[in-house]
Amino acid sequence: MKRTKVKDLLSNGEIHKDYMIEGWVRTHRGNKNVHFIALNDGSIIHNIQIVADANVFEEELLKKITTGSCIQAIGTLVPSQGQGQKVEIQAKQIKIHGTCDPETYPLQKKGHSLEFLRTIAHLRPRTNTFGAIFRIRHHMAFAIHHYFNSKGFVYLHTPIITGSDCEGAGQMFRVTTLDLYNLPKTKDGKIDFSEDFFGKETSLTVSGQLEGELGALALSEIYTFGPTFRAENSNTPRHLAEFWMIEPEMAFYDINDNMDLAEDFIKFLVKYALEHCTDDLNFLNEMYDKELINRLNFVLEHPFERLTYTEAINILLEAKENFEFPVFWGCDLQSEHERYLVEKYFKRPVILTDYPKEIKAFYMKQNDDGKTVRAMDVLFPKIGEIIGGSQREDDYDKLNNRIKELQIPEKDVWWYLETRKFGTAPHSGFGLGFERLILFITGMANIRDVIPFPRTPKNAEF
RNA sequence: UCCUCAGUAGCUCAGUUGGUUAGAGCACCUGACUGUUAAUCAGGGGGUCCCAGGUUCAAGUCCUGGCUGGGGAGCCA
Repeated sequence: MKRTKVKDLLSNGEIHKDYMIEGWVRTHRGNKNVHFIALNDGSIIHNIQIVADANVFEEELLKKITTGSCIQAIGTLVPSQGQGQKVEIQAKQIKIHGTCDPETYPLQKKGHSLEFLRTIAHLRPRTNTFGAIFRIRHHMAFAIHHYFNSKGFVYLHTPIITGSDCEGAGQMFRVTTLDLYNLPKTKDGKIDFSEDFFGKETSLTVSGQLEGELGALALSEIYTFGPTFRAENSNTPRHLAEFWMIEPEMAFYDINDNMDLAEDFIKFLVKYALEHCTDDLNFLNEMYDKELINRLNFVLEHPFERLTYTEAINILLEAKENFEFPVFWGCDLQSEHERYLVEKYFKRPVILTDYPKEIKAFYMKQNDDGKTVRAMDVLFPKIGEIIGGSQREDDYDKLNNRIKELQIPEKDVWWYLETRKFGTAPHSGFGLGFERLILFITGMANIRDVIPFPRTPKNAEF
């Protein structure tokens, strides 16, 4: 007999028909006559209840069915006599795939703290919470590909190992095969990277954007979706050393097209989650954040507020609020400032544009005022900056001058500059932190709880 | 990296001005119960009080250093 997933059984199962199910035992209780086993196979948040007649099954077998054990059951789907569920499986055969010592198994029927579950990341997918989160994460990844594919974007694979450090997005992890205990040295005593695997210094990528632009300037619209790495010593609930990023890059898009895409994209994902992850979202809404679903609907129903950096500074200057960091034109906005705009002033997602060029990256398109660039940051309640992007500088001379001003070595960016020499085009793009999106969608508070195996300073377990 | 709080049973925590044999709830085990829903009831086992020093007649408790975790900030996505 073929296995039926619990999800399919609960949605399409026929009463009085026999099914075979397999999964992990959540709870098992019973008396002299009858035993109840709640089984979960991860296909859906709900369990199926297996009813085992104590006169049919050996006591030795029933004893081995403990929380966490893995079993296969064959039985008849019947209407439940109890209150908690509509249907249940009346067992005819039970086979134990794997026992689970209840004395040492760390997961118990009762709830655990998220902090404790982080220390057992190898087992936490078996909880309702992490089952829900990782199913939602999957659906969001799938929806991202679906969205861009339906718009004719090409999924471009940008390199994980990179030889350039010009994005300046943060400290990078080195990639090397050199013997760290016996490093080859040049005559002047420096490390001789010509002997390294690639013949030069290499690192893990902090962003696929620059390569993404190369793709856009040939394929028109591309997106990347892959892991990125930052060796920053950031100890916060919003940062990971290894995280996933989505970076669309579009030729012939100006900053307004870019904003339209960003807003439409996020709303598509929120809508997709509400439609495809209903059970899991209801669970998270009930257990962790009673405002979650309301907040998701709110984002869906309201346009994002769009304003310039300069307008935002004026609002902040007039705000009757004691900010820890002073506000002035040219300052980089602090979390407290962003939070004031999003959560207190506008009370909705905000897109800020036209930042001072000094606080933004070299590749952003310069405005005619000579002071600002066509940057756009999408700010969300609770999680802050969810998207950062810009129209890119497409003028060879302006880009080249900016690169020289910032003393970026030409050897790192010559190929990037060449696209502005050979058939340059107006183009734009943005980056979305995947885990920050999942934070928003799930209502979780700590980014370590929305990725299966978080990588953070001093922690690479599992 | 900075500020701040915490670390005691498998988990969540209590532990008084430093003082005898360190407690509770849950979990687990045993038993009872004719359909349970985080079942209920009775009983039982379970401790490197984060680590290393120090003060003291005496340290879970006080002091110093370290490690780990939470929250906030910075950097950022």
